Amino acid sequence: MNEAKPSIDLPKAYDANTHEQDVYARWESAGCFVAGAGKRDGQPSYTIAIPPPNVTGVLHMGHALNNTLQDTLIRWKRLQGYNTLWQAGTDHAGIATQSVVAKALDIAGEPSREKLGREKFIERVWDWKEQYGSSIIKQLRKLGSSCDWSRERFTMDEGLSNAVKENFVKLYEAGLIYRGTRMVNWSPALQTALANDEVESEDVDGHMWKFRYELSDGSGHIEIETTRPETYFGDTAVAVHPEDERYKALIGKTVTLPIVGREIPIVADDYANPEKGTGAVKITPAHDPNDYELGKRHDLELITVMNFDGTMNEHAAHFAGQDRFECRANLLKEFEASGVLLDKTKIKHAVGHCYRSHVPVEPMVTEQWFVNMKPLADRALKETQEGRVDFHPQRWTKVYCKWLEEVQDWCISRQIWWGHRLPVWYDQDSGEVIVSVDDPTKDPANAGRNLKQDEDVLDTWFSSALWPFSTLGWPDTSDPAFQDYFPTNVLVTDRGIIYFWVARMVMMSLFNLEQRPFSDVYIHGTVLDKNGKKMSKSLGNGIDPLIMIQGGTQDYLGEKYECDGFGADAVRYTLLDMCTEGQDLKLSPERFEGGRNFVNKVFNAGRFLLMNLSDKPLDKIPSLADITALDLDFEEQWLLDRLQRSIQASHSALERYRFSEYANSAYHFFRDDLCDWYLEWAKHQFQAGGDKANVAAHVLCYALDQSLRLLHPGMPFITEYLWQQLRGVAGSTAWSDDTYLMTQDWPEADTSLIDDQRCARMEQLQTLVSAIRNVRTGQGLPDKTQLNVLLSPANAEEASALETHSAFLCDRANLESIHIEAGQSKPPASLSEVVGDILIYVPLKGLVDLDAYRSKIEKQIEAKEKAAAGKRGRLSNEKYVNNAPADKVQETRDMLAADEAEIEKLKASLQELS
RNA sequence: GGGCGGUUAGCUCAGUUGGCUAGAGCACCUGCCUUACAAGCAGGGGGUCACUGGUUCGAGUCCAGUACUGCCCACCA
Repeated sequence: MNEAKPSIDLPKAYDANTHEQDVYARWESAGCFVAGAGKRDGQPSYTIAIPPPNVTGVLHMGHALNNTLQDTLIRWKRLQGYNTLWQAGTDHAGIATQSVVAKALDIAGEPSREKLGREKFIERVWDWKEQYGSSIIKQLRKLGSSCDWSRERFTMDEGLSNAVKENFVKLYEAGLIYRGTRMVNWSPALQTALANDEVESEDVDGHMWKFRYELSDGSGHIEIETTRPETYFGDTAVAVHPEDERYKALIGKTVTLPIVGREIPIVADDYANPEKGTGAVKITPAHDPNDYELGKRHDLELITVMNFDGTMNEHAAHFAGQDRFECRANLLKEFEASGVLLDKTKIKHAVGHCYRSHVPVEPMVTEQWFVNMKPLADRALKETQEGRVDFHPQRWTKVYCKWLEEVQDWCISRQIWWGHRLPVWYDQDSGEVIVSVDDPTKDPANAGRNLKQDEDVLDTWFSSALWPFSTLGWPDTSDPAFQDYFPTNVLVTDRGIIYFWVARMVMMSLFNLEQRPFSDVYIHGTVLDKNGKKMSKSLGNGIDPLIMIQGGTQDYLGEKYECDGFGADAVRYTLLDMCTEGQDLKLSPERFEGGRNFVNKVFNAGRFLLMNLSDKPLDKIPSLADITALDLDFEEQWLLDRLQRSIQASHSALERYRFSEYANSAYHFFRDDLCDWYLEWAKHQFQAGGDKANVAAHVLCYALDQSLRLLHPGMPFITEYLWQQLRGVAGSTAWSDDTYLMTQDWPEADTSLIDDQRCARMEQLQTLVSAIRNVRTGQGLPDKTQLNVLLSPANAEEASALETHSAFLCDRANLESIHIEAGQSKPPASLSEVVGDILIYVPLKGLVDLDAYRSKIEKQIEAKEKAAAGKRGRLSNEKYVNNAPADKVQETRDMLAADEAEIEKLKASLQELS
């Protein structure tokens, strides 16, 4: 019979890299990733839209975590027969990509972006995207991501670009998009406007300079302080508080600015804070948001003193053409010489920096397009308040809602080239503004009109905001994908983009579709290095997940770390194991060894079974019904019981997004219950042969099959690989019939198999085994030494109950013989142990180490006494006895009695020693 | 300046509605190359739960405060 079985010749150590690529390719060619793969009738859909990585991206640990979680969820649901879709794709990432390509051109010595011109440059970006843009997608595959790649989208695809236009026009027609001249954050490095949240506040060392402005009438001077001297060229007033006695008399007078000699008024405004600085403040309406507002109130002139690249313009006298910081330095020299500069003090202050180029932003007054966010935010708020968009962990709800409540208008126009062009045309003659999805210049009705499209492109987040529905065919809501998979179920992301992205998706979805884009938002922790610092390229503390997966050498915190490659399963499992609710993940490369070891353990358990099944014919992988129909021993019933509990715990953990709990529950069942106890016992059964061996083989096969299913969402490759091998020895052929574990059924717990008494009994047996093993080790005896043991339980009933487990005890504790009888007395030359109310006697010829034994018992007594004392104290406290629930009090009494009985037994055995 | 986390074993973290001797993994110690696995097995040591006070019969858990630490937000005189 075993000739028909494939020979099992697996290596002792699992090498992930020899299998993962192959398994992935098989899944893909069998269509396992395609939307709806493995779906079963009656099951609803389950959709996750991937947070689209930037096309310029490479996989880092943050992605590895983020995608592991999504893949775990989607595989879990797929196993349950849901109609799943994990929507994949990438983001065009306007600014980032434009910068990367511009830099690449520069390095290659090719013509610059400016020289190429818009059209040619954009062609180059597309070329670049085609060539390099898919690298992160390839890397996500290595991780095992089961996205439907046939549906992969890109935010600049035709369909998604249409969605962007549609959205823009709808918002415009609803009066929620407007064009206006406003003060915006300007990045001189990128030469574009930025949204408020694209500005990062950074604490920098700076100075506070005190200037002396002379009154124009020569009657004195006024002192002001500033951190930005170079903006003085744009000063159009000095403001003081109307009630400030020091300056009341000066209101209405003018001062003359040094060098340029321009006269500016001293105005009274509540904005001036008498407590701050000198109480008098220079007003530069064109370069400061507060000053801008004040300028409007006082009808002040707007003098922009800088060019878009951050150099000074013609208003800056002989400093024109200098960079703003160069100008600052030079200007201060002159002011110092001329006595305008009175004082300078060092300060630390927050300065807004561009989140991409990291240069200080410059407030500039320009004409831009904005979204009026208030109405959209109000609607989004309602959705969360009414419980239709839930955050996990819940505390993020507050953070999210607060932002929505305080939302400011969103500047959406960017002065770059790579992105969605605004669907806005201007009639050069009449000045008419045309906002339209269709290009009006293509419309014959407009023939002869001089129409010009707006030069600007939209903020990248404008298209990302549509991701959960633009990828499903919107605005065509009759698209089958949209019908099946919208709204999506969960968004898995990092806290860093709650405002940028999560909030905007909710707003746009509600605006366009009157529906939430997802019901749950899971915010996972951030990946940190082992010192608790966020991993980043500049710090050199990043761990490269690809090196952890495939092997290689990397620098980590100044050290070389060499890795053979642990495989994707190990990396995934490690991340899941560490992903506790809302907690950041402190990672070091060594950490992944644990995951690798567990994967190897799974592999070897499989290997053991395969080796043993090859001569025990199974016509199929048994079902639970097949197993329960067998004549099961206590150990087998216990294993099934434990399995049901693990299934319950794993399922419940995933339902609550407790990934670490899931990983742990599956781990402990597999390692402790299955491998350490049952599998070891099964060896004994195999040796016995006959029915015992047959039952054990069936049970092991069933338990392994169920375990592999349970582990599959977390470690897909090894589980699929082993499961196929298992089929190979159980009536089928590995990798045949396009049958894959990944589209089988998720285990369902049968609670009728759960019995607390049975588990308590097994626990007792395990404790007895440990205690006996402990006697052996305590005496320095080799593990091989077989012992003869007497067990003396409390009564005859217990004795006969234990008697039924004597074979198990003998095997697991390595005993030559066991005699179980109540009321036995200690034989001479023996050691004793106490487990609950059972006395264990181990006769030994020539005690090896009496002192060790004595001190061990003393220690046990001490610990028990301590525990008993606590209970006695509690019970002697009237308030406890009277106030605590009766059953608790009784429980304490029972436990105390047990403690005291055990102490007595321990003391007796101690006495017997002397 | 506001808001939100964190502080439990050497390290990384669990710890349900307050109630058995506070757990796991790694590291450490001891013994084993036992025919699935030394990436393993068996046994073991290790904790004033940051601090102070309060509530309670009882606090790692609830309340108040303190310290340290991290993150987010805030109009840069």
